[in-house]
Amino acid sequence: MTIYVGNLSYDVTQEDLTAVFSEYGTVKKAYLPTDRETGKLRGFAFVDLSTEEEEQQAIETLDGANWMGRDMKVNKARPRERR
DNA sequence: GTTGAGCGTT
Repeated sequence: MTIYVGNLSYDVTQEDLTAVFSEYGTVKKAYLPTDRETGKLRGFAFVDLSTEEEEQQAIETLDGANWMGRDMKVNKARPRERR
């Protein structure tokens, strides 16, 4: 399972994500997509923890939490199919 | 500032 993190500050880095989610489990992957044309961050991210329990815990705890000045959205990610 | 890519037409 992958976690979707939306409404992020554009100052957030992969290191920041990893640091925060590491409090709830082992971060296997932290990905910050950038706009394909402008190269700028898109304001959301994807994080993979090692177990679903950890991810569920991270979602429950971090969803709606104020981080870097923004109330981030955290929930289970959708498959990467849309465009 | 809200769901990742690139290739290239299921």
